[in-house]
Amino acid sequence: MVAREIPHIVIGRLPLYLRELERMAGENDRITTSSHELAERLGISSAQIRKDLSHFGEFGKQGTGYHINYLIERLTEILHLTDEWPVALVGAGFLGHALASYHGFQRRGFAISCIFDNDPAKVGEIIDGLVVQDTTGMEALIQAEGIQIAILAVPAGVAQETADALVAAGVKAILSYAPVSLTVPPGVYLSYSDPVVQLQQMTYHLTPEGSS
Amino acid sequence: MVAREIPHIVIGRLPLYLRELERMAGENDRITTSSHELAERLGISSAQIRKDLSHFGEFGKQGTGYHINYLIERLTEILHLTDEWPVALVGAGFLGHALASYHGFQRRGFAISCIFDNDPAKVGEIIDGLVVQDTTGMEALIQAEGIQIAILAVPAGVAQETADALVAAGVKAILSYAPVSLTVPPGVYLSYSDPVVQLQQMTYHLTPEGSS
DNA sequence: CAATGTTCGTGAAACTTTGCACGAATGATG
DNA sequence: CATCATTCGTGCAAAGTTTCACGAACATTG
Repeated sequence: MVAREIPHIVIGRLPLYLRELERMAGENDRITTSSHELAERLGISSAQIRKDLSHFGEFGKQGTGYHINYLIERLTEILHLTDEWPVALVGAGFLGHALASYHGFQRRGFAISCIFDNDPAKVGEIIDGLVVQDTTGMEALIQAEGIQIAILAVPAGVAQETADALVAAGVKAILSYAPVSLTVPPGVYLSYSDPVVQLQQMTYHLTPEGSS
Repeated sequence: MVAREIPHIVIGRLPLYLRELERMAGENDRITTSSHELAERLGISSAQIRKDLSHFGEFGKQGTGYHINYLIERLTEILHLTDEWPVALVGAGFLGHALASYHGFQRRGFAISCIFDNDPAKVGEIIDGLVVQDTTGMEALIQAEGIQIAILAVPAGVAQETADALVAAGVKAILSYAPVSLTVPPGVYLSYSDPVVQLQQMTYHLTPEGSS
């Protein structure tokens, strides 16, 4: 079945499937896997995996399961990861440095291709082979390069205006590390990462007690 | 209504409400807000906010809305954020440095109280006033201090074994930046952050085109 | 080559989550 | 102090998501 409008929550799990499959592919002598094994390793139900994948086609074989490399290829296509995406990184503070130096992007479909900061002390600095550029030329450069993805690693106070500038430059997907809710026009995709929010979700379940 | 077993998805939104309320509290002359305003700023529906909050009590007043500071206090209690939580940080690479240097934890209920790494070159280094300790003594120290929360910023290859050690030391909540699925026993809470997974969720909606 | 075991894909059922819409409480206005 | 506007809390309906369970396909075994 190949109907339209796949549930967003399904899309959200595909990268996890892909990640685990790539891990499997790196293990010895692995050719196939099953929805059960994948489910076990991801901590979800096998039916969910089968149903999720069934939105896009029939990738498995009864009695055998899924061919790991074949499924990796299909997921790579579905998620539009066949070519490497250039990514603009905005903010060259500690977090920006960590992201720019992280070598896990390349292998999984992304490459940070430019870094911006508005602090003159940081402009000109070289991080992992890239020169930090001034924010002034950001819009023009992103537009010229046709960059569609940006990572926002700026302080909360300037996050919205920076996001606005990115959108104006043609960016269609933003991953924001700023601890603040942003507004973007329809057609622009937004994802957040705030460690404190994640910790606060967990403390609900914890009981503060016995410290020194 | 104060029934038991609040849906997990509801808990997940409370920190976002809290974050936005604290932002409002910092704005001039703000005393009250409404579910509509909060919803508008967070990009969700006002009914959802009212229903979420109603799981815990009646915090609003018809005609007026919610008293900002009062609601902040209630949410702070609900999420067990009245006292500061000590957090163990494992991994002193680029990301570990960024997290250790991030001053946004303290104000929102957390304090990184120790840093560990197994690399002799990093042990002894001082990051933001804390000495990086060898992983050897990690379990004993975490147990002695009664630390319940850890942030995992180690390579994927050692993430599971590190998580196991943390759990053995009594840690009950782990925020993992390692790009790999982890297994923890029941009663231990786990949250992930993998930028690549988030980017891959967005590229599904994008069309690769026009680059230089 | 029949019997047994494995595993997929999927319709239907069960469950969860969201949104609607309304009564009731409160505040503002003239 | 009556009218009007605002906003909460909530029962119910709608929408979305997960799980169950089964037929069919294939692999394995003796």
